[in-house]
Parts: sequence; C-alpha cells; structure tokens
Amino acid sequence: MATAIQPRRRTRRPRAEREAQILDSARRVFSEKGYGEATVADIAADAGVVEGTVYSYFESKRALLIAVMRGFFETLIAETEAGLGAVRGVENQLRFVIRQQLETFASDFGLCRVIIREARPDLALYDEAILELNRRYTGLALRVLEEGVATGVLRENIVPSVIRDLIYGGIEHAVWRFVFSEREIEVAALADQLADSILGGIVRDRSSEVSSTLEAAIRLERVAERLESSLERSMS
Amino acid sequence: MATAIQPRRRTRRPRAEREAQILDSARRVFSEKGYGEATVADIAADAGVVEGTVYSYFESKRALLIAVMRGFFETLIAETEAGLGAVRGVENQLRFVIRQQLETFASDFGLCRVIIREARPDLALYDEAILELNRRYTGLALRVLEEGVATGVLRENIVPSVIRDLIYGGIEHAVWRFVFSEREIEVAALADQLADSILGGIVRDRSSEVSSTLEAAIRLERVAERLESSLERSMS
DNA sequence: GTTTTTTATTGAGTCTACCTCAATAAATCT
DNA sequence: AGATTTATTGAGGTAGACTCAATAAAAAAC
Repeated sequence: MATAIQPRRRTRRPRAEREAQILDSARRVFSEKGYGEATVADIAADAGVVEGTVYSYFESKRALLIAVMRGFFETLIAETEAGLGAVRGVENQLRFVIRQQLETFASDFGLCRVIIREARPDLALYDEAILELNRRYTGLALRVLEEGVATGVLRENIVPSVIRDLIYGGIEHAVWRFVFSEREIEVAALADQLADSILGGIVRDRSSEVSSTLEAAIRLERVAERLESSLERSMS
Repeated sequence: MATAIQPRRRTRRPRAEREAQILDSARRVFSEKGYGEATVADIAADAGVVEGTVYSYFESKRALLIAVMRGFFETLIAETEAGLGAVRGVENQLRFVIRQQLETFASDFGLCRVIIREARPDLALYDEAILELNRRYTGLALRVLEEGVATGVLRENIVPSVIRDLIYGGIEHAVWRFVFSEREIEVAALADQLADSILGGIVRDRSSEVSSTLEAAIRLERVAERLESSLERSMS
C-alpha cells in the first residue's frame, strides 16, 4: 500500500531542548488532568514522542512532577522576592504577599491544585526535593512577620510561623470555596478581606477604648471649667 | 499430600456484619498507607476475605473511601454539635471549634491526611457524597461566626465564610508543620495561638495609644490642680 | 564523500493493581 | 434430607507505569 499511515519520523534533538519540551508538556497535561488522571502516554503524545523517550529523560512520572514543581516554585519565589523589595512597611508587605499568592492561584489554578494535592501530604516527595523550595517561599512571609514583631508594628506575643500558616492555609481554603462555587476568584476583594481579618482580628474593638478617649476629653473640659472658675474667683 | 495448605474456610456472614468488617479494615489500611499506596488486596487480606468479596459490597476502591469518609464526618459532626451546645459565648465557641479540630487531627492523623488529600481537590468526589457532610461540618463554625456578628461581639464588616476558611486552613497548615518537624502536636498551645491571632489580630493594639490619651488627660488634671493652688496661693 | 561510532529514540513486552464474572458452597427454607 | 438462595471465591481482563534490546539519526573519523 502506498498510502500507509506515515510512521512518525524520527528526529534527534539536543538533550536540553527535548527535555524542556517534555517538561512543558508535562506541566500542561498535569495542569489539565491532574496527576492521577494524566498518563505518561498523554505527556509523550503531547510532546510528540513515544512513552519510552520520556523515561530516558525522567526517572519516573513522579520525578517529572517534581521537575514541574521546581520550575513553578522558582519563578514564584523570584517574583515574590522582587515584589517585596518594592513595598515598604510590614502591613503592606503582608498585603502584597497575600495578593500575590491569590493571583498565582487564580492564574495557574490547575497546577496549584496538583501541587497542593500531591506535594503537601506526601512526606517522601517533600524530603526529596520540594521541601526546601516551599520553605524558601513561605520563608519570605515569615521574615516579614518577624521584622514586624522586631519593629513593634506587630504584637510581640504572636508566633510568626503560626501566622504564616494562617495566611497560606486561609488563602488555600478560600480559593477552593470559589472553585466549588464555580465563580471567578475575585482576587482584590478576597485579598482585602483576608488581610483585614488577619491584621485586625475579628472581635469588635474594645468600645471602652473609644469611650476612654471621650472620657479624656470630658475630663479636659472639667479642667478648663475649674481653671475658669479659679480665675473668676481670683478676679473678684 | 495430606498436609496441604489449608484453604481459607468459607464462612458466610450477615451482610451488615461483613460490610462493617470490610469498612473497618479499609479505614485502618487507608489510614496507615494512604489511599494511593493501599491496595484493595491489602484491605481484603486485613478483613480476612478475598478481593472479589470487597467488590460485592463496594462498587470501587473510591466508593470504599467515600464510605470511610462518611463515617468519619458523621461522628465528628455529632461530637462538635454536642460540644458547642455546652459552651456559652461566641469567643469560647470558636475556641472550642479550633481545639476540637486540632484534637481530631492529632488523634486520627492518618485518616485526616487521606481525606484532605483525596477529598478536597477532587471535584467529582465532592459532588458525589462528601460535599454535603463537609458543608454541614464547617457550617457549625459558620453559624457561630454569624451569630457573633449579629450580636455585635464580632466586627460587622467581617465575612464569616472567609474567617471559616482562615480557621480551618490555618489549622491544616499548622498541623502539617508539626508533622514535618516530626514532633507531637501540642494541641493546647497551638489552639490558643491560633485562636488568639484570629480573634485579636496581629497588629499591635491601639489601646496603648488610647490609654496614653487618657494618661495625658490625667496629667493635665494635675496641671490644673497645680495651677489652682498656685492661683490660690497668689491670692492669699 | 564514505565509513564508523555514538546515542537518542523506539515500541514491544513486563508487572502491578483495579475490577469482572461464572462457578462454588455455606446457610436457610421447605 | 433435599431444594433454594446468595455470599464467597479465584481465575482472568484491562490499563497504565516502567524496562530494554534493537534501530536509525547525527556526529566523528577517515
């Protein structure tokens, strides 16, 4: 038969180029289907190679995921570091971190979901490669918090690592809420709500504070009155 | 051979009993190995039956997980509801919810990890069965928050659902931190740290400013007194 | 330009784990 | 005791991760 299906033409590419190509396909496929649903055959097909080729570049499906994660974290860290350098004040820096994280979630949700699902609960995977990157990333927020305590902007009795967990955990859950409700994530509004709550707390301000200011004013009025009457008496 | 390996003796059991037995084994195996690592053969072996038997009680491995989750949530909801009924005041109720959740994590960590990993990121699974239970559970905290806003104990501009995410997300991340550091979870201390931060926020109280306002007024009163006596002395 | 060497690429094949189903035998009913 | 029901079995089927000897494209040597 002259019209037999053309077998895929073999082409050899420089190692680095093909590796990048496979990595790119992996990122796309994982992001779309999730780790469990994605097959190595899918990734190979997307990259235009055959399954075996993938395994000559990456030891396993898991290793492929780790490589994808590494790329994700590296750009995220670089962007966050750059952004933090351009913001002054602890409060604003925390607001920046929160917003940055929300934007990352919103713009690359598929991959974020995979990373959260696969990386966090898997101790083995953490030990291997991602733990250090994640530490470096969330360490950025941690340092801001520690500076806040040192400079007295933040309470001295807070535990920075707990606050960091509150920030990232809160963001994660809030984002999921949006995903389930099938609405677009309203980054700006959500970022403010989270930041306001974390910074200011949720219990109503001690109204006594307000009235004590008022009380101070009232006392000053009495002072004035007493001075007036003193003066009047001395005049008479 | 007379001493051939005894084949497993077949025993028929009431449907409900065997189902409970398999479910119990599933819970144990999932909890120990995680969903991905656990095999249906493992579960069957633990229950003392053969793989096929499992499938005559549960449609799939996934269905087995869902059943395990359902059991987990049902007791958790019942316990939390009971506990909340015995605590007065919004602040204390929130503290109770936080502590209860931490205790559940600490005492049944293996299963919690599986549920978080498998249930949350899997939309299909949520739709099927667990969404409603999770909603009911976290709804308990939500109602406390709403009551807090209604009665004026909490700020009126907070968004209860966001605070709920902050609470549960924060707990989750904080617990993971402990797991990675391979230390026992210090439930009491962590619960207080989380609750204090969420309730009171992290920025330093302006109450110091307020009290200094009051202090200033009191000093002014003393100034007035001195002026009075000065005047009186000058009169005499 | 031809031959040799190197190695990227291939695809057939292995293995493990989920799941199916016809056969079997334990309990129950008549 | 025999008939009936159905829980239980274990031998496959299938999908997808992973391996490896063969192949051919590029590079090197001549």
